[in-house]
Amino acid sequence: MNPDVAPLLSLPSLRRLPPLLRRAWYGLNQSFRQRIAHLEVTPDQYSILRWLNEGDPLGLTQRQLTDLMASDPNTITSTLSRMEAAGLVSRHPHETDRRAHRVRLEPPGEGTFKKALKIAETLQEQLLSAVPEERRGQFLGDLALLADACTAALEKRPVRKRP
Amino acid sequence: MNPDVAPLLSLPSLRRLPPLLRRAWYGLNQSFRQRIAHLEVTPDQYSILRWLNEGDPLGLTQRQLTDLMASDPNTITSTLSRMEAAGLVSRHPHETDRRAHRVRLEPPGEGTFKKALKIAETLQEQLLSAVPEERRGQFLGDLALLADACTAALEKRPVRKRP
DNA sequence: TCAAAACAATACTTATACGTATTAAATGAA
DNA sequence: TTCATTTAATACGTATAAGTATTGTTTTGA
Repeated sequence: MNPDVAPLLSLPSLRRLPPLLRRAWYGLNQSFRQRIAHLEVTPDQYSILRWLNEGDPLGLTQRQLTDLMASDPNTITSTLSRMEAAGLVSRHPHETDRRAHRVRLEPPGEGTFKKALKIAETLQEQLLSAVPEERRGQFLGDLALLADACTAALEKRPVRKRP
Repeated sequence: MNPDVAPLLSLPSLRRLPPLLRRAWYGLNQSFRQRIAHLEVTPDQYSILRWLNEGDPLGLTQRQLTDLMASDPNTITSTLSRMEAAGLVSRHPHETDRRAHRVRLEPPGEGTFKKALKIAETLQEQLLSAVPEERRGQFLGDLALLADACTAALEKRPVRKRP
């Protein structure tokens, strides 16, 4: 830690939820980005690969990916466009819903995913070891409770009236 | 939760650190954004206002803000430019280091901060109540341990010794 | 049955994240 | 002192976050 900011961090802010969550998430994300940079994917793209790998072999719709990623349809659309251009995934018409697309993992995406997965598992283990082993399960459980509360605090998608 | 994704969430991914942290942070950030939108500031801008309010009355340098925010010098520069244009903060030459700028809170920034602070406190209390009260302190402590580990996992920028 | 409402995806816009490179100033070692 | 190395801030480029608006499609409800 930079000694110039250490004195400021001894304030009660050390116990405040938002700075802690921010620091944990940004640190995790950035560490992972540095470790997978040579695979030419970003952390967000890896997350998409992971959900696709675990989900329906027929492929997930962009709406499902949006919800799984706790993200936004716009972001998913543009990220998928880059991933499609890179040959990691492909988009196909949905069998029953002509509004929707099915996104499928392509072989290069699967290869990249498998390499990144090992890196992700190693990093997660390393980071989680900071929490004493006997409290790790409880900690993840409480984090899940918090994540649910954070999701619930979001306003629902706004509704438009058509003229 | 979208019923289309609920089955996918019953996989072990529910216990995985990165999706949990992502969901918690994005949900918190987005909930806060919705609640302070009428104040015309973003969550990141509020964080800067908070650090400035708690820090040296002479003002913090952009480097200090960068470290406190666990962010990046480029991001801080452009965010501060917008905040300066909006009259929330001002930049002044540093007394001893002519490379550095001191960023100071301006009265409009202080006014906005005070209004947003109440909203932030209410939201934080609401979200934290999802964790049983007897475990809340332990949870925040473990989250701090994790945040430290995430910071430590970053490739380090060499740190200058104390002046 | 049919018009209103809801939904999936996307375009456009602004803000943030972060890598690389640059400039000016401060620092440290010879 | 000299000069290579760091450092603070910034410019520039790409990726992601999220709001608004639009188009086409599906579902709902009177």
